Amino acid sequence: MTRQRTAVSRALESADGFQSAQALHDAMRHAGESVGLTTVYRHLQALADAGEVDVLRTADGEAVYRRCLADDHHHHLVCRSCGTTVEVTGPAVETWAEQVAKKHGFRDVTHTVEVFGTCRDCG
Amino acid sequence: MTRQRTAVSRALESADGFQSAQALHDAMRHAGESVGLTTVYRHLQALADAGEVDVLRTADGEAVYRRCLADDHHHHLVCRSCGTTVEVTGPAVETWAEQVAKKHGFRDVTHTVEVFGTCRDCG
DNA sequence: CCTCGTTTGACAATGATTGTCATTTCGCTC
DNA sequence: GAGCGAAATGACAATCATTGTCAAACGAGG
Ligand SMILES: [Zn+2]
Ligand SMILES: [Zn+2]
Ligand SMILES: [Zn+2]
Ligand SMILES: [Zn+2]
Repeated sequence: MTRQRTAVSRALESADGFQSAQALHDAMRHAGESVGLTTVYRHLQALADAGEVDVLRTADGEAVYRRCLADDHHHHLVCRSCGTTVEVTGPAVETWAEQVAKKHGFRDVTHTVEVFGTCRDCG
Repeated sequence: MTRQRTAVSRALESADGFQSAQALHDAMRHAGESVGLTTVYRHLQALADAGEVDVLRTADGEAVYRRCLADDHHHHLVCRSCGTTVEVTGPAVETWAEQVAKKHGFRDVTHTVEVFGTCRDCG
C-alpha cells in the first residue's frame, strides 16, 4: 500500500462517476498528489482485475473507471456528459441473458448492460 | 455506388459474425478485391451512421462491425473467439432500461446490451 | 474530349494504452 | 542504522486502431 496506490484510490472515491485514467490523473495532480500516468494505469488495471473497480467503455472507445459501492453484480445508468452514475440491478436481465445463451449452446457467458443518458443536472 | 463500396458490403455479407475493420480488409484482399484500409474505415462508418451495420466494441476496445438481418432494434449473442453472432431480442430488457432511466430523470436514453460467450463450434 | 465535384488511398498524425528499464523505495536482516 | 534483494515507480519510447490530409484517379454531364 504505497502513497501512489492510496492516491489512486482516493481519486476514485472522490469521483462521483466513471472517469478516464487521464481525468483521474489530472484530478490527482490538481489535488497536489502527483503520480505518474503509467502508475495510474497500472493501479487501475490491478484494481479492475481484483474486481474492486468497474470498467466500461465510452462510445468512442475510451476506458472509464469507477469504484462502485455495491460489491455484487450490478449495472450502470451513466450520464454521457458528466459521467455521473447510478448503480442498478435487473434480475429480469440476468435470467434473460442466461437463458438466451443456454438456448444457443454458448458457454463461459458474460454480458455487458449499460444504460446511457443525460442526467438531470446536465439536461 | 462504387466498386469499393460494393466490396465492403460483400465482405460484410459473407462474414458470419462481427469482424474488425482490419479483418474485413484482409478478407477483401484475399478475395481479390483490394481496397484501401482508409476507404474500408470510411464506408464502415458511413454504413454505421446510416444504421445499416451494427457496431460494438470487444473487451480490448476494438470496434467490430456486422450487417444484421433484423432491421429493428435488437441485441447480440456474440462468440468471443470467432465473432459468430445470434441476433436476440429482449422486451423485458427494453422496458427495464426505459423505466430505470425514467426513475432517475435521465433523458436521451440509449443502452448497450451484449451477451458474450464461447459458441458450440469454438467450445 | 473537357470539367468539376466526388472518391480513393498512401502516408502522416493522433491519442489511448502498454512496454522498457534505470532509479527509487520498501521490508527485512544484521 | 547500514545493507540488500524484491517490488514499485515514472519518464520515455513503442504499439496500434483510428482519423486527418491531400494529391491523384474517377465519373457523370455537357
Ligand atoms: Zn450529467
Ligand atoms: Zn448483469
Ligand atoms: Zn465461436
Ligand atoms: Zn435494446
